Amino acid sequence: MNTDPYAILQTHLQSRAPLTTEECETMLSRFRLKKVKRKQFIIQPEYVAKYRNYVVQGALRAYVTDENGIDNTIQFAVEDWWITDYNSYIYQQPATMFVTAIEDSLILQLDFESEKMLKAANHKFETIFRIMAERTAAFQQRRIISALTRTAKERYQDFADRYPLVLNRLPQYSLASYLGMSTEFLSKIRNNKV
Amino acid sequence: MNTDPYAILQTHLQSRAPLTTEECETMLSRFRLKKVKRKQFIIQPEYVAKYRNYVVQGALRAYVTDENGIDNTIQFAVEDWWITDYNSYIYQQPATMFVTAIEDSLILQLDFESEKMLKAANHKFETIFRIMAERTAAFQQRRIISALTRTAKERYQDFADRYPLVLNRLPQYSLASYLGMSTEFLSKIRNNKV
DNA sequence: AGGAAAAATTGAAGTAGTTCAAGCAATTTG
DNA sequence: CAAATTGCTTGAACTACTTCAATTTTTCCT
Repeated sequence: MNTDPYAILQTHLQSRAPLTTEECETMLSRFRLKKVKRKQFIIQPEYVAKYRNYVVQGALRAYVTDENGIDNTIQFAVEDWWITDYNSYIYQQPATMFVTAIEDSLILQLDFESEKMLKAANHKFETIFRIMAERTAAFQQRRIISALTRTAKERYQDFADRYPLVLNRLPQYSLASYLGMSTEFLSKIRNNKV
Repeated sequence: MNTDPYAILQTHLQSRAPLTTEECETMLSRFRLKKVKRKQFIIQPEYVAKYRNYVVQGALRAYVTDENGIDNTIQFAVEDWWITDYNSYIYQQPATMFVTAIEDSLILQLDFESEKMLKAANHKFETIFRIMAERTAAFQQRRIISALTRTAKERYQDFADRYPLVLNRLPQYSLASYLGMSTEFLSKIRNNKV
């Protein structure tokens, strides 16, 4: 099993559209490797999200802070997932989110200008980003349905069933806010106190 | 002002990527015009969503039904918007949603196989669908943030501010479920009984 | 390893929003 | 136009979940 970060990303990209060796080279050369320490921020409100981030190793979370200073987790990302402030990145406008590392992590960053260039240069690259966007949209639609139709307990159970291994890597308070409930209530669900 | 449905769609597509006359022709020829009567369904659970639908005239809504038989509105679409069961369409799997007309409507339908062919045939077409998917994802992320961080009253106010003209075209019960509250509670918000 | 900080747990009190039920208004359809 | 259906309103009772506060457990850091 290969542990070279670029080789891992290459496999990921190849699964979306088959690339020649040269194409792979072109694409991968635009990504830069970055180590992120636990609690370090890679995106902060008011700054434009310059990068789309592929997680090679580790775990990160994106959250917004409401007027009461409460964190609300919008997204998690572990190995083989992507994370950014999507609205900020796509439209290159100031972010509203924080993105921070839950664990020491290793990520591959693609900057917006390079992405733009890649999309324009090669139909296959465009296809890769199109597929990524479609899957993001489909995923989020499922999440919206879950938020609208399920109880707190059901939302937790669904998450636990779908991502059993991710579960124990996430601080409870961050999972609670991701699932739209308080950390106390999630604790009670987990310990059958409801 | 041109009222030819295909001309309207053409303007919409051109705003995403400039197309030659011939390219327009190729793309538009794949859409078929369909009239939908109020209350008529264009997508139903268990059947695969065969089409992506562009609204030329009218209004439609997508909803799921939970185990108690309650409607939960997932999406609205009026003029110049798109609607489908996104998960069903993208993955060509059985739908979980109903999509139905709120008003007598006129839509342009693109079937999945044609879309696939168009994406493969021309880089520009791929770009158009990539942009659509990106915007869908960005829109849905904003909606998730709103659901997690705002009160029922704030969610209603945000919607009313952003879509003042759409507001009076939607049945209240459907807007209530879109915003994640009961129709009674939305009624009270509107009449300042909270 | 040990002290400090962060996170999780628990119960009690509170509340944002739901459910129910009944009446009223508006719209649709024959 | 009348009758029926559908949608909206209102208040009262309820509940799923939050907030608060105190304690315990776990993790972090040198």
